[in-house]
Amino acid sequence: MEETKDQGLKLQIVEAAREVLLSEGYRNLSLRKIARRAGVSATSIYLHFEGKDDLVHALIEEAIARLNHRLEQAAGTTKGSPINKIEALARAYADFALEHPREYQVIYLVSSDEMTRYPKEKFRKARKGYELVIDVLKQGIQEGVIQKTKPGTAAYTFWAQLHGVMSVVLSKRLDTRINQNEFIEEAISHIVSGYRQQGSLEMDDIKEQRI
Amino acid sequence: MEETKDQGLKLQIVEAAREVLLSEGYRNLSLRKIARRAGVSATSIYLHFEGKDDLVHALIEEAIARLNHRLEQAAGTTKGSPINKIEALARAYADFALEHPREYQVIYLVSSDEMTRYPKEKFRKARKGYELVIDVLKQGIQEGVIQKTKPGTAAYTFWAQLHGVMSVVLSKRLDTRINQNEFIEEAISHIVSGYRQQGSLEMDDIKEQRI
DNA sequence: ATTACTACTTAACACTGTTAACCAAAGGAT
DNA sequence: ATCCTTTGGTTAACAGTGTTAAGTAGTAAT
Repeated sequence: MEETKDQGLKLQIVEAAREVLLSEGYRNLSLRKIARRAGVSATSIYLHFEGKDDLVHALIEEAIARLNHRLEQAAGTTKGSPINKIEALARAYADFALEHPREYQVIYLVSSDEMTRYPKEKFRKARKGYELVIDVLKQGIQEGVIQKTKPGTAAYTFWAQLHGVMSVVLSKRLDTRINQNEFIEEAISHIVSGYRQQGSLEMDDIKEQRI
Repeated sequence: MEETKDQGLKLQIVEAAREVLLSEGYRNLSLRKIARRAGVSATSIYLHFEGKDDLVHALIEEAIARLNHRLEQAAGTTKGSPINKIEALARAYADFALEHPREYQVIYLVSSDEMTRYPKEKFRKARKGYELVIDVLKQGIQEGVIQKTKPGTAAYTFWAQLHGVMSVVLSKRLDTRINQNEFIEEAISHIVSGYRQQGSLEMDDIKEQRI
């Protein structure tokens, strides 16, 4: 019953929790199930977490970290115009959501379910992806290819729009007549296009990389 | 215990359900609580609904209807350029979400919680707002002020982006340094700007109507 | 008058998050 | 060597959940 006893049960528990989440979905994520998988009693969870919400917050934190890692990777490998970079970030985001839907959805769980507010200190730690976009935006503004707006606010709207798009994709609310990948690509194109400085056309971004 | 016995309990139950939802939030929406408020036994709900999910679907349907009503209203009263109309729709959407956050959030519940799939026939009935945008987009394309894209897909991305924006606002994930209304206004501006035909500037839309 | 149906109820099941009470092992102090 | 306290876990129990099965009044039909 001991697979990962690093610094105690805590990690083992959140690992078990993630396993249950991925295999059974958030709806069937129960403390007893997690405990069983971790080879421990259900109430033991309360020795390491304040309650279920707290444990879920740990899951969220983890998921955000993974997403951010993915984004940093994309930002690092992409060279060229800020427009290109921002598109790469958007695609990385979309890909993560598509490949790990349940992990992605747990990130935005805090809102729809009225969970205990996600502690803002954890929030701060998780702002890496946000800052990535800010940097790219600043550079783009400097180069004159991106509209002159507050990068802080604009970065937020950027992620928010993307989230909305992936949210309707994952909830399968898309009209069956609409192709999913085409939809995502067009959404990304629109979002990026919304930040582009009017009149500064570049001919390498209306194309489709993904079919 | 009989306040609205129109065609039986069904309406009375969903009404009670909406009351509980609005006053206590989705998380505390339980069948027994609903039943108590409706002055009826908990199991009676199963005479009119397949289960809790089905009842929630009715709530969703209702919420969508209200939102659509609001959108139709906005579309009707706004005259002028398609750009103006599309902005008006966006604002109406945002206002609804701000004024009725719990009702709004229930609409997008289907995804985050892994609920029984929202039946697609109900879905079709609820597409009024979607079609409103399609019409405006078509007209805008014709007038040459909106990018030439498939209106069907574009309409979806439009709503998706808006949803994302309101989703992060309602989940209070916004950075405290960022003003909420300013954020919404800028997001709308970006979204609309993403559909605008490059080079066709109109000088009445970067302004702030809301402070 | 008896049957059948309708609209509802009560009882019960298996499960949930959470709290209280308990317990065994491990040191430390005397 | 014995007592005390702490640490890290346990089992038992509570109130509440969605859901199913069985039962029961009231009404309509024959």
